[in-house]
Amino acid sequence: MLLVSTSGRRVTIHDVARNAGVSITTVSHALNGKGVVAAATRKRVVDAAATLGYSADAIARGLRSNRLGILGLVIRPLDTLDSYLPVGVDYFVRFAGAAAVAALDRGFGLMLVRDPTTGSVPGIALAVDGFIISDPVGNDPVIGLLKRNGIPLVTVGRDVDRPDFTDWIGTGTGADSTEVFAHLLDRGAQRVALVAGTDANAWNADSEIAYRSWCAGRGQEAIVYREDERSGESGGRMVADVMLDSGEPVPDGIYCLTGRHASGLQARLREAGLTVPGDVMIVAGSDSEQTRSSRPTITSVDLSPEATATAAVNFLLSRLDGDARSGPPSVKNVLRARESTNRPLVDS
Amino acid sequence: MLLVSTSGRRVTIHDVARNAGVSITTVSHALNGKGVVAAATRKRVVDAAATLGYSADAIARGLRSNRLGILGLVIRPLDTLDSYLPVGVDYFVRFAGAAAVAALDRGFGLMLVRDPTTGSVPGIALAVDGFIISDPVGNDPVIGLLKRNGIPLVTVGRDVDRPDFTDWIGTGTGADSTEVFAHLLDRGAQRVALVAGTDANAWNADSEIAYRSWCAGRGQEAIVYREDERSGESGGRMVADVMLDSGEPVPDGIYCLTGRHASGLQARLREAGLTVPGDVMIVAGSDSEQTRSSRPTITSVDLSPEATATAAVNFLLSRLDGDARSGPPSVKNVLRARESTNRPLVDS
DNA sequence: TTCCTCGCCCAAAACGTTTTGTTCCGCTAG
DNA sequence: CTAGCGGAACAAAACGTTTTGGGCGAGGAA
Repeated sequence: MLLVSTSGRRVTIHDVARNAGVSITTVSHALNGKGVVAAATRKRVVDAAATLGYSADAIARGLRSNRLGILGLVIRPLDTLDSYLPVGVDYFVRFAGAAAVAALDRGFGLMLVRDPTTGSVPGIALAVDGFIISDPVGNDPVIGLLKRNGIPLVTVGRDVDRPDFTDWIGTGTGADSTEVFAHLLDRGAQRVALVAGTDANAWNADSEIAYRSWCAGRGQEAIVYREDERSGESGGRMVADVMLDSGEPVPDGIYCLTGRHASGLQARLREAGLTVPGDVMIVAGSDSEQTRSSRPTITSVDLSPEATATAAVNFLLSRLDGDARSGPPSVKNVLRARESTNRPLVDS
Repeated sequence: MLLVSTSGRRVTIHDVARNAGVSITTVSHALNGKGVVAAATRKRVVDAAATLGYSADAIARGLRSNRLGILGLVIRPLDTLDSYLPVGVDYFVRFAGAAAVAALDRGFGLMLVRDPTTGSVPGIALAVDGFIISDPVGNDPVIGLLKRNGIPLVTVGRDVDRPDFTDWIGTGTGADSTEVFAHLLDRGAQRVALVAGTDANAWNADSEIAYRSWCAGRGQEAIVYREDERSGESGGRMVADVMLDSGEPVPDGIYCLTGRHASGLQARLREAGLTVPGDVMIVAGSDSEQTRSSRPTITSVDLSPEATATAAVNFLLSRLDGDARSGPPSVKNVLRARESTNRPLVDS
C-alpha cells in the first residue's frame, strides 16, 4: 500500500516484492508458476504486479536463463542481392511477415538478419534463441557458423551438400514437380522443358532431379535451361531467345521455376508469334504478382509462404523445447491453374 | 598459454582475462577502448580474445548498459491485415529489407513487431533500443505505448493527430503531389481527380491537403474519391464504376495513391471504352509491380523505400546517440513517367 | 624526506532476473 | 517425546558484462 513507482525508474521485481510484502524469490515463483506458493500469497503478488504494471525485464531474464525470446530469420536468396530489390519479393515478404506473426503469437520476436557470416556480426545475432534459414545454398556457411556456436536452427529447403542435416522443412518440391508434369501431360504436352535457376539450393536441385526422373520414366530427352534468378523478366526473355534460336522446335510445355522468368519467357515467345496455351503451355514454379497479372495469366505453384513460415516457426520452437525428435512437418503446396495451360484435357 | 576452452562452455570475459593474465576490468577496457591501459597490455588482451574467439555476450552487455542492439520495426498498414497478404507489398518488403540492412550495417539487428498494443506483448518488444513506426495511424496507440515506456521512436510519415510529435521522416508527400499535378497539367489535363485511401495516416491526409490547395489555386472544383487500401484492384474497379455512373464526365487526369487501385481503375475504364492516356491520364502515388506491369504501364511516384528506410534507421540511431536536436532528414521521391501519361507536352 | 600526481591496473558493485539451497514451522508417525 | 516430513517462504548465488572507486608504485616538486 505504499510506493507505486520509485520515481522514473523501471519497476522491478523488487518493487513488486516490497508491495506484496514478500521476497523476490516468491514473486518470481508466483509469477512463473514455478515453486510452491500459497494461493493467498500468489494472489497478493499477482495483484501487486498488476497495479504496478510490472513485467519482467526480458534482458535480465535472458541473461539468467539463456533465452532471449527472439528468433533469427535469414533469407538466403535476399543475401545475394546488393539491395533488397523485389526478386521473389512476393513470396519472401509473405514468408517474413507470416513468420513474424507466428513468432509473435508464440511470444517470440523475429529478427531479420542478413548473412551473418559476412563482416562483423552484431553480437546480438548470436544471442537469439534459434534461427530459421530460408533456402540455404549448398554447404551453407551460415549453417556452419550457427552450428559452431551451438545455436539451434531449422531450414526451409534442405542444404543440398549437407545430407546429414535433417532439420529442414520440405516445401514439397518433388511432389510439386510431379503434379506440374501431370498437369501438362493431361493437356496434351509432348515435349516438356525445365527452366531452373542457378542458385545452388534445394529447390533448383530437387526440381531438376524430379524432372529428369520423370523424363526417364517417359523416355523423353531432358531439356534443361538455367538462368540466374536475379535476371528477372529479361532473363526469361533470354531463355526464350535461346529456345527460338536453337534450331529445334520450341517445347510445347515449359515448367519455369521462377515467376519472373516465366513472365518474360511468355512475353518473348508470344512476340515471336507463338500462342499460349495453343502452341506452348507455361507453368511457373512460384506464384507471384507477375504470374497473376501477365496476359495470359500463368498457371503457378502457390508456395503457400504463410503455411511454410508458420510450420518453420513451430518446428524451431519444438526443437527449442527439447521436443527433440519430432519429424519436420511437410507443407502441401497447391497448383493454381490459369490461362497459360487452359487447354481441354486429353485422354491418355 | 593455458586452457583455450573451459570445455563446452561459452568463452567469457573471465577466460580472456585468465589467458592474458589481467583482470576482467582490464579486458573490458582494452576491448572497448574505455579506460587507460598500456599498449602492450592491450595487445596481449586483444590477442587472447582473438585466439579464444571471444565476443562479448550481447545479453549481459545489454543488461548492464541498457542497450540491446536491436531496433524494432512496426509497419502499421500490415497490422490492419489479418494475414500479411501483399497489399503494398512491394513497397514494404523493400522498406523492411533495406531497414534491416541499414541496421545491420550499423551493428544493430532489426526486429519485426506486430502491433505491440494488442494482447500480450512479448516482453522483448519493450527491451529493444528504439522503434521505427511506418505510417502511423491518427493518434497511434503504439506511439502512446512506447512513449509511456520511455522507448525512443521515430516514425515514417507523421501522426496526423499528434502535432507535437516531430520526430518523423517526411517522404515528401506534399512535394510529390505537386509534381504529379504539374506533370498532368503539362500534358493537357483539365479536370484532375484524386483517389485516396481510407486509412487515417499522413499519406492520405497530406495528399488530399495538397490536392485541395492545388485545386483552390486553379479554381478547379475538388473531386475526391476514397477507397479502402485493402480492396486492391477490385477496389480500383469500383471507383471507376462510380466515376462512370456519376453522370459527370470522367476526369481526364487521375491521381490514384495506391498502385493496386490504379491498376484496377485503369483496367475498368479501358473496358468501358476509354483510352489511356488519350481520354484519361493516370498516375499512381506508389510504384509497385502492378503499375509496372499494367498495360499501358502506369506513371508512378517511386517512394524510394530503400532511401527512406536508411534515413529512418540513421535518424533513430542519431536520436539514440543523444544527438538530440538534429532535424529529421527528408527523402526525395522520383516520378517515373510511363505510358499512362505519355502525351505530348502542351504550352501553358 | 614528504607530498602529490599520474599511469596503470584491479576488486567489487551493479544491472534484474531465475535458481539453488536453507530455514522455519507445524504436523504426524514412531 | 522425538524424529521426520513437507509446505511455505527466503537469502544468496549465479548469469556475463560495464562501471565505479580505489590501490599501488614511480616520478617530480617542494
